[in-house]
Parts: sequence; structure tokens; C-alpha cells
Amino acid sequence: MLPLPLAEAYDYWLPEDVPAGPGSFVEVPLGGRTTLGVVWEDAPEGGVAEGRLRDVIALKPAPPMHKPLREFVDWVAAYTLSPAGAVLRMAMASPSALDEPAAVAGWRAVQPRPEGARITPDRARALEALGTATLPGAEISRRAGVSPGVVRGLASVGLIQPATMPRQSAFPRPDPGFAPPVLGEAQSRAAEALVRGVAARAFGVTLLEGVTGSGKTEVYLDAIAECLRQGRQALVLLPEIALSTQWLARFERRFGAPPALWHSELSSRTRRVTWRAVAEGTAPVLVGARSALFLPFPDLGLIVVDEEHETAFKQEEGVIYHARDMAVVRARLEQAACVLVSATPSLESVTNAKDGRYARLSLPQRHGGASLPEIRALDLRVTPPERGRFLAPPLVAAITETLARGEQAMLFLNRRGYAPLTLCRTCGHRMQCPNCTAWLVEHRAQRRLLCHHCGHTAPTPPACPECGAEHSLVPIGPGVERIQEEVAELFPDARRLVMASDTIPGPAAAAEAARQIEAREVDLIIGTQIVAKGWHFPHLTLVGVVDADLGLGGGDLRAAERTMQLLHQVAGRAGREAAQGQVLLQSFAPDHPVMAALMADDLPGFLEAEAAQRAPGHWPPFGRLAALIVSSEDARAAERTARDLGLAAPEGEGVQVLGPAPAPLALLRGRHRHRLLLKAPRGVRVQPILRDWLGRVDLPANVRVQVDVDPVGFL
DNA sequence: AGCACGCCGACT
DNA sequence: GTCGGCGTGCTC
Repeated sequence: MLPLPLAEAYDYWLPEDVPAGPGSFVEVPLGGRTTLGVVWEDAPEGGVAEGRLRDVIALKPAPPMHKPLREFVDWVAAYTLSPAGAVLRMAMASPSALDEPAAVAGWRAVQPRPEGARITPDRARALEALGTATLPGAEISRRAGVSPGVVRGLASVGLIQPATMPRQSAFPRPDPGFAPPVLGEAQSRAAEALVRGVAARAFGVTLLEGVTGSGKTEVYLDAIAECLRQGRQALVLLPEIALSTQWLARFERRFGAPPALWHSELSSRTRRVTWRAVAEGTAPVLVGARSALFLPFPDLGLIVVDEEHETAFKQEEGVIYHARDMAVVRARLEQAACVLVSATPSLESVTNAKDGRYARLSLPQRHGGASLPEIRALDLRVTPPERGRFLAPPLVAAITETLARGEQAMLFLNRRGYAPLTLCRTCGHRMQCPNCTAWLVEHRAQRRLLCHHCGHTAPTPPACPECGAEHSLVPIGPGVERIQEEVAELFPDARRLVMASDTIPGPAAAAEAARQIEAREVDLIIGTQIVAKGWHFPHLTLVGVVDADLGLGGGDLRAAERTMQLLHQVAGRAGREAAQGQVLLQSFAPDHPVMAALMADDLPGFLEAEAAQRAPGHWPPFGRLAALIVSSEDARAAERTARDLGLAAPEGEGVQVLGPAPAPLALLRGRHRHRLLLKAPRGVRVQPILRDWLGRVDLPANVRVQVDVDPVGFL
């Protein structure tokens, strides 16, 4: 199998002198070049004609890819209708890791000590620091406090000789007994159940549910501890690894050593070292983003998916997969335990638990005696903000009181930038992205208009590009920058911090923001959805949601569920320690089921109502969906192909095809897009139907058809 | 994914 | 007459 978008493995001749077997990484010729690949299996009889068969060139010095991972690659490819080679590519994320790492050069003392060599005091110190070990020159001079020249001198008189050092793992072993926490009663019961699951060394899925602040993390860290005691590896998937500094600190406090990390922004060196350590089994625990699911763990005992409801687990490009669902599959193939964790579990996972496919554990109370925040809606029809403002008087009053008590407040608005729309007052022109069906978002700090879909950017024009009127462009609606501006006028003395993906670009900025907040160097936090993610801010007692209705439009199947999850998570940031937390939701629809459920703290009731709505029409999770996204730079070609697909739509077995229709994002990155949606009852396997369907339609080369099995977004 | 092959416009 | 643009198709 080659890590290229090819559906099938190629056949090669394995020469006698290449000691490779199934799973071996090998180098093979392909066309006029060579490429890496994995020996997948013995080639079937009657494959490629013998004359075309070429020889495997060499075996790569790396641990072979074991069978469960090869099966996983095949499984994901079949499920997502992707070429298996494209999936394999994700499992070969660091090709250079297949080579033996360069031996580390060091020095060793020559024994017995040669006579006649002059030993100065510095040389004696260096020799003492070296002892019988092998160390790099720089390390010797550092430890002995002598200059590098002294080490060179030792070498020139023959007192030390070059030697290669034993390579040691870059990843210290986390100690399961380092600092076990004192767990509450409910926590202990849940932890014991998870530990039993890991100790069983068998496949099983558990949904670990617990209100925000209930100590879910401590509970599953116990499961990781058991996995370490078993000598197996553990994988933790987080939705936003770059923002997880608080999580990492917690892990290190518990185990005395940090875990290995995996995400898309690792340097190539770290990537290589980490991949190899995983493959060699010397990275006992790894925390990563969804791509970590394809790492070559030789002995995986546990997969934890934290914040399992998060849509960030859905990969939307290339091989389109949901890491939460694929984690369950990998755990099954590896005979490992799988734990899905959330305060606001997805309807999918709750339904699986109800139907007995997953075990279920609950932590109904906050840890350490903290109580859940009180949530109230502010009816914007009754108490609207002043003209040109976005914060209603009751929210402003609540902020005033909170700040007066010396506590922190947070304003949440899931919108980056200053204003989502810029409009010409004179001619009505709206600033739109040339490549996408989307408004350009003003980012005032950068004095630019940005497209949040394709990255198109342009300086904010001084005059309307349509009618030429000056000082006529006005911002419509708020983003976090605009809320910051309003707050600055209302509370000029409050120290403010804006948290959005553009102000918190990476782990360092996230750590610094968390530090400032914990150290009370900030009074008011204004943030987008990144503030919803698992933070623990002990002095934060008020959360104001600027626009609680924001996520509810758009006709998305899961709009209500997602809004519910997001708002519940944001609300959960308030009052995590002694002081009572308070949450105010600004809304034009305070009676909406989402607001009602939040205020009554009734998530189970909300999910039941959702289930009752979705079940009759066989909507997920009570039926299956697959989307076809037809796109082309040629608008007419895209439309024609979409229509052809519509005419060839499959029928029968309760299968239904909706569309084609122009996608809500009808133009994205210069491509014209149409969508079709296939709906099928739960028991129906949609992959053969989709394969057959696509096979019946002639697809022009300039048109791309993406298949999204179990779509999450509908843009 | 890369690389060769192929068919139509800018240069010597 | 040739160089070269990137569309198309193949690689065991």
C-alpha cells in the first residue's frame, strides 16, 4: 500500500534478501522514482501481469505497522469512501521517522587512563563530570563548568575518545503513583469502573458524563494510570490541543512527567521523534488532535476522547472522518478501552448509551462543594440595549456589581472581528468576498476586511467601492472587538482581555492569557468560542452571553443541540470555586427550548425532546446521512453534474435523496458548490449505495465530488 | 502525490 | 519552426 490516493495496494516482488513481511515499511520503485509503502498482505493470485512486477528495493529500519492499524486504515477508507492510500498517508505522517535516528555523538573516558597526559585542574573536573558515562561534548563542559576547549584538549591528548551514546527516549515515563488525587465518592466509583475496563484488556466504550467542574479529567486520568500499570499505551484526543496548557499542567501534576504531544503544527523534528517514539512504544501517553488517531501505537490500551461532542473532531477536508467515531473503531480493532467524555454529550453518544452499546457513568455534582451557576435569560425585546450598543442595561448592571466585588466577568460572543457586515449607507452595497458567498468581516485592529472562509483580505476602503461615497461605509452588528470597544467606554478602569483565535494564536498565548486571568491581572474577558473550552478560572463569577440566539438560525439539523452545548460550556466557566456563579443570556427568544433547558439545567430533557423530533423522520442518530458536495470552478459544470447525480439518485430500502441544491456556501474559495443529501434508515449500509451511485454518473475532470458520510456541518 | 505526455499560444 | 503553459492519465 502506497501513501498516495490510490484505492488498492500495488503488487511487488519481494526479493529473497529483503526480509520484509506484512506490516513492514519498504521502499519501492514507482514510475521513474521511488516511494515508501507498507507491505499490506500477500498478493492474490492472478494480480498484475508478471512482466510488470517490480522488485521491492529495501526494508526500512522501523517497527512494522501491526495488523490492527492496517485493518483500521482499510476500515476508515471503506467507511469514508476514500482511497486506502490516502488514509495510509495519515498513518505515515512523518516519513523520515522510518529511518534510524542519527546516532548521538559523544565522548567516553579512555580506560585505563593513558600515562603521560597532562591533567590540569579543569581537565580533572571534566573527567570527573564524565565519569564512566558517555556524554556529548557540550554536556561535559556544562556539567564541569569548563570551556568547550577543555573537552577538545582532553580529546587531543587521548584522555577521552569518541563514542555513540545510547539513545534515550525523549519521553519520560509518567508515574501512575506520582500524585493520585483525592477523589469524591461519585468520582471514585466512576474511576473504579474505568480502571476495571482498562484492566480487562478488552474492547468497551464508556460515556463519562459530568457537569462542568465535576472533575471528569481526574477520573479518566485514573484510567490512564491503570493503562500505564498494564504497560500499554494511552491516547487522549482533545479538540483544541493548542489551547490545552491548563490540561497539560494538570497531567504533569498528576503523573510527574508530561505526555507526548501531537498536532498539525509540530516542527518536523518533533514530529519525527514523536512518531518514532510512539511506534517503538517509548511514548507511554500521547495527547493529540484528531490526527493522532492514526499514529502507530503498537500496544494501545486506552483511548480517551475529551469533549466528545465537539465538532472540531470532524475532519472536513481530504479524508472526511469523525475522530470520535473512528476512535471507537480503532479501540475495537486494538482490543482497547474507549472513554468518551463530556459535560454535554452528543445525542449520538447518549443514544448509544441508552441502547446499551456504551456503558454510562455520571458525575452529577461539581467537585469540592462548588455549585452550578444560576442561568437567566435577558429578554432583549423587554430591555434592549441603548441605540448603537449591544449590552442590555441589566447585563451592564451585573458587570458593574461583579467588578465592584473584585470578581471577574466574561462576555461571550461567537464572532471574531469588529463587525460581521460592512454596508454602504449611500448605495446599500455590502462588502463581499470575491471567492466565497460570504461577507467580509471587518477587523478594525488590523484595519482590514477578512473573509473567514478563504483568508481573502483587503485594507478597509476609505470610500464605497461601488458608488464612491466617502465616509459612507458602516459596520453592521457586533464582533468581539466591537464589544471590547463598548466595554472600554462603559468600564474604562476595567482591565480587558480579548480571547479569539486571532489574539490567541497558539499555546504560548493561551498559557499567558490563562496566567493573567488566574493572577487576577484581568477583570473582563471578551471572547469567542475559545473561552468555552475547559478553562478553570477560579475568580470568574459572571458570564454574559451577548447573543444567545446566534447559533440557532440556518436550518442545521444540530443547530439547537450545538447552541445548547456551546452555551452550557460557556456558562460552566462561571463560579467554579467558592463564589456563586451567574450567567445572563441576552436573547430575543428567551422561551426557546435551548434557553429553557439551560435555565432549568435540564440537559437530559432537552436531548429527549431532540430525540423525539429526529426519530420519526429517521434523522441522525436514528438514521444515516451522507452528503455529496459537487464543486467546480466552472459554475455550469458543477450545476450540470449535480443535476446528473440527482437524476441517477438511488431508490429503495427507505433511501431518500434530497437535492441537488446550491450549497449555503454556494461559492467557496472560487469553487461553485451544490449539495445532495442521502438519507437512509439506520440499518442500511450507505457505502455500497454511494459507490454504485457515483459509478453511474459521468464525472467531468474539472468537477470534484466529495463524499461526506455522517456530515456534521451543512455548508 | 509526482511525473510524463500532449496539445495550443509567445518567442527566435 | 521551437519553448513551454498546465490539463490528463498513469504508476504494480
